[in-house]
Amino acid sequence: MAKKTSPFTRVTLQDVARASGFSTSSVSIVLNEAPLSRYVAVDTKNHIRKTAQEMGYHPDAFARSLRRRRSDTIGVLVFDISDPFCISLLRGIEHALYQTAYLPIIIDADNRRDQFERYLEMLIERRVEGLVVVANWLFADIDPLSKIANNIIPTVVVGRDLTQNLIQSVVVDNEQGGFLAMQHLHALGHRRIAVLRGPEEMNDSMRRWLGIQRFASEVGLHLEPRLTSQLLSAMDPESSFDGGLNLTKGFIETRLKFSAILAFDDFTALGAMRALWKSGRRVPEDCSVIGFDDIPLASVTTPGITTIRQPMMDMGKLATKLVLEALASPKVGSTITDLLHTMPPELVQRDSTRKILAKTGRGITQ
Amino acid sequence: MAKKTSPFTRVTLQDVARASGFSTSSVSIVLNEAPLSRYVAVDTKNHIRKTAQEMGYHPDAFARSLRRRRSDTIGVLVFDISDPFCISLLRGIEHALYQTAYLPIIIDADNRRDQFERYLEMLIERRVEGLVVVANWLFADIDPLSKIANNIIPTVVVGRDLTQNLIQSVVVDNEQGGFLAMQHLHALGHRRIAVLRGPEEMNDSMRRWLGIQRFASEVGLHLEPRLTSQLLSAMDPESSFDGGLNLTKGFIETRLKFSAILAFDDFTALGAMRALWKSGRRVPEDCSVIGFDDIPLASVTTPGITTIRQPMMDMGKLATKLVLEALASPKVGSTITDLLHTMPPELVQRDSTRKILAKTGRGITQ
DNA sequence: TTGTATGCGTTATCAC
DNA sequence: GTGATAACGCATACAA
Repeated sequence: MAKKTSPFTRVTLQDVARASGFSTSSVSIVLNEAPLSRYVAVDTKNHIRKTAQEMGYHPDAFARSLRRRRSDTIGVLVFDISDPFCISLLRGIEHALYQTAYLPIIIDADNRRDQFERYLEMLIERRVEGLVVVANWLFADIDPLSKIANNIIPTVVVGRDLTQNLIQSVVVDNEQGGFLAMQHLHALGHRRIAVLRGPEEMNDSMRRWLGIQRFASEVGLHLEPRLTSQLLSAMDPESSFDGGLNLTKGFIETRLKFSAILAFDDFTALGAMRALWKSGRRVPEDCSVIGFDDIPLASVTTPGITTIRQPMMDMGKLATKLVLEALASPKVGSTITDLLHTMPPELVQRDSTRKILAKTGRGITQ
Repeated sequence: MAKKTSPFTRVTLQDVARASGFSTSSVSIVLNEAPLSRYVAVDTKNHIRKTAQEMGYHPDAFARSLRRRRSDTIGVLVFDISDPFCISLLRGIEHALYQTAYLPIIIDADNRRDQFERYLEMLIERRVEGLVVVANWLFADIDPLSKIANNIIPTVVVGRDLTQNLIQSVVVDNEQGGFLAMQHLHALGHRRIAVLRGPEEMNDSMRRWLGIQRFASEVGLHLEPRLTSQLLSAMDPESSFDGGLNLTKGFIETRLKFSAILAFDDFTALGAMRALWKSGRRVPEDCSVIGFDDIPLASVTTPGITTIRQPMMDMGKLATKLVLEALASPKVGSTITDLLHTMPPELVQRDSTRKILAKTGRGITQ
């Protein structure tokens, strides 16, 4: 019964013009409420609007963008959307965009480099006016980004420091985060603290470790090397669960005493908690665990995970704001300074950490 | 130093033509590897490709789509991307699309109805050729979808049964899922089982409950009404954590015995576990808990959550396949039968359920 | 083998 | 107040 089903066999401006008995220009002017529509007779306007409505007219975004020379679109390229970390970021981006005329186009690279490049290209061809890249996890070498995107499209990376590639970056203050985590455990009386560091290749990892060391040296705390392990580099965020699990098992096997574990991120913390549980230890009674990120699930596990929160919403918002600003003021040779934007982390206390019971930081051993 | 920064001030086919000394058509033919390019001299081809490369030519998707009358795009409208349930679905969709010429455009309605409608319109204007709607959570009334999308664009909904609106739907067999969950608990020896039902408005909720009842009556198991509660309808998935928490608290306050809880979904299960923990009960030693969905975090909590898995990847793939099929064979009056596509759920055993210790299904009370 | 001309659906500039 | 008409960048039928 219905006609052709193709999305393209559809009513155009011309059709509306013919049907309404006016010219395409008049129809266009009216439907867009262009300045000139002020001079169009009210009856005409109503008539045109009505026929357009009745015919189910939808402007063709392609034709429009081609003509207007703008897409009203911001590309959001996510490296791995399965990382819970991303979601709040996305929400922040969306919120920042909601009030504007721009629409986000979200693309997930599915943790694959080739996809990432392909989609990046695709976004450029779609003439996105700005680009927010959510680069949560590893991808060491982002040539495509620095080569293609920058100097063509205002681009901001969030979740990773790419200022070396001269790309504006929004990141949490990782060093401060490490510092806070350590400070929290220390304040609870913990002295024998095991540390699960992030993979070597990650910049985040190093900076958090610096913060940890800084606090330790400030209070004269000894960090036992045998209770400090480093996650292997891996290709996806969830693998740090296994990492946390296995490395914690290793800690336990040393039979060294420790009363707390400082984990690289929340997944690592989850892995650590699993390992402790398997060995018959309870969290937080026998061992405290602190994570990093504050991914959504950190609040719904039992016990809830104490963690260092990255203000992901705000990071997403800021990144978007920066893109919008660049769009508004197309100054060309933007200063290379103030390329890095750092946001403060925040301690979120839940139930996975608690005051140590015994006196001098005595912890568990087996 | 750089020229203008607008994404639109960029090298066009004409530019390449001029620079290479050939006509736009030759350049177009060569760059698209059109059939006619067979007859183009190799030297010409190389020359054109080289100059295009050097000039950093990227075809304009708008102009191209306008001309070709197709967008090569599938719209993916997600009602609430913060629901972990969505992510695997998205991955399934992406995978099904990867081998094709279509690109997914993901849009998140942020759990808001107005956004949903706005974005739906936007996708239509962008001339998406097909539409996959990820309708995980409540939104009772999807007029916009049934009115606009269907009969214009091949549309498939996944995660919710909208066949009443004559929209193809892909859902898990909820009744079978409820049945399996009950069967599992029963097989472990549980007889006093508390049930946390989903919100009344959700179709899923009712069907799972039917499955639960079916199993119960098959084995002659009594379901104590005071140990059966229903989540309030709510606007987002994570609220079921609080629901599970509070309703379980209620169960405990009845002082009735129960040895297991069957939760509506994994978040509800998480809430139940928290409530049990707060009252000093351990999972699974004192009470077993089974969830539904198998969201990613179900495997990383401690204990891991036994749950009924929805094959989300496959559901996403199937939904996409259906859209692609509709696209390939534009038969108009598709049969109203076979609108509903049901996928089998699967029991995933982890550590939150275990064999009951005491003899006759004796459970805990306090 | 390569070039010319036309139109996709819009918007914007001008003329009536 | 309204209507012709020319682009936007590309792909293609047709001419050379």
